[in-house]
Amino acid sequence: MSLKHAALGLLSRGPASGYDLLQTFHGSLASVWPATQSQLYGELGKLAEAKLVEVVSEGARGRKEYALTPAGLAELRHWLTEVEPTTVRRSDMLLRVFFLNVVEPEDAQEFLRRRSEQSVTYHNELLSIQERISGEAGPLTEYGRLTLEWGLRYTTMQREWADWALDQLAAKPQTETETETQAETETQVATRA
Amino acid sequence: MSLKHAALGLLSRGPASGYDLLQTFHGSLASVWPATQSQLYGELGKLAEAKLVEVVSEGARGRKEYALTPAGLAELRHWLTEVEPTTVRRSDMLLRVFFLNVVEPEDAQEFLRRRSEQSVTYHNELLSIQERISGEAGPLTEYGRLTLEWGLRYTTMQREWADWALDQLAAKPQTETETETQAETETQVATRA
DNA sequence: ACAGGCATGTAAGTTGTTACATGATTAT
DNA sequence: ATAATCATGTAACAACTTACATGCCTGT
Repeated sequence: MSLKHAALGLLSRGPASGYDLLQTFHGSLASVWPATQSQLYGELGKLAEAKLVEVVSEGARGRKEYALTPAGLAELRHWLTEVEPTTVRRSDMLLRVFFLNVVEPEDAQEFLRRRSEQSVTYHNELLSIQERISGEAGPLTEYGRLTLEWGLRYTTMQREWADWALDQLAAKPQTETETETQAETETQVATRA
Repeated sequence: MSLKHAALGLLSRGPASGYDLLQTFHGSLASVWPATQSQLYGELGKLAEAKLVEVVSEGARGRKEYALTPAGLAELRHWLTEVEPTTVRRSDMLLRVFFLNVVEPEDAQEFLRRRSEQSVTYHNELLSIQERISGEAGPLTEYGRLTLEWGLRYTTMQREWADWALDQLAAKPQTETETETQAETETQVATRA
């Protein structure tokens, strides 16, 4: 249900068209709540029908400018303060870690090394974004800075974790690849169930 | 596409029924890649049709035991080593932070305080899980421990971030709520675009 | 007898992705 | 002219959620 609230949130900053909002979804919201064009136009239609937003003007090329209605603002505030954020987060990265015993130890190490490198890369990208917006003031970017800091801390954490995990693997190097012998694997599962 | 690989991964530990796998999805995989019963049975059907798994025995109450085929193991290894994990992660928590200027500063603070508390709670849950499995040996849980450590570091990071963010808000306490005056908000957006 | 756990399946609805399709306006 | 950008819409499909539906087996 959050694309809805992302759209309401962006419109709380002032009227905008679907096309305008899309730039933001591909820009500053890209790593928080990305959306496709197809999805957004559909959602704006539903929001208009529900009277949470309304078309305030129609411009060239069929451009429709939407604005938040009082009901929309109320819904946004309700969501912000009274609806608990989701806690569970799917991660296909961690899912892979779960099954890393299926591949050769060298491949597992390679996997973790790439996670470490990738975290550094992404961290640096965030740093350059931070540098770019450091000059811009304004209370609207105020809270945006908090999400950026979250990203910086997240990528740092992940790099440290990946490096730590590599150490762990190095500490016990003689664990041979599992599932080489299916029979043995089965009994191990039995004891865990 | 990852429910597929989660199922293949679990079956790499030995044959199991849909019901068996479901316990794991609700248990140790619950915070990494949860799945519902409905979804899982459907997926197992598809995997069987694609010859990545096969029914190896049928037991009481219509129980069907599935096992990984060689093709299934190959697909699992391919996914583990050659397919890049997804980097973007939707977070309705961070999405809320983005729009926190819409509510009163006290509500924003309350929001962050709850994130801090929740991180502590979840961290402690992970600690008790860690304590519970600390006795159990076996290379199968080896990599599972890495995901647990990730969770511990993640919850620590989030608590520290939330506390830091609260400090930031305290540092500049006189920022009044935005969107009180729509007109003003609009001009601010214009300068950002 | 009956409660609780075992075991599977289907249907309806929402959300999200990719691709197709169309056309207007602006700047070079 | 024509390329880039502006601007919206639709169709098909995949992934996920909630609810409905059924029935068997085991222990008390």
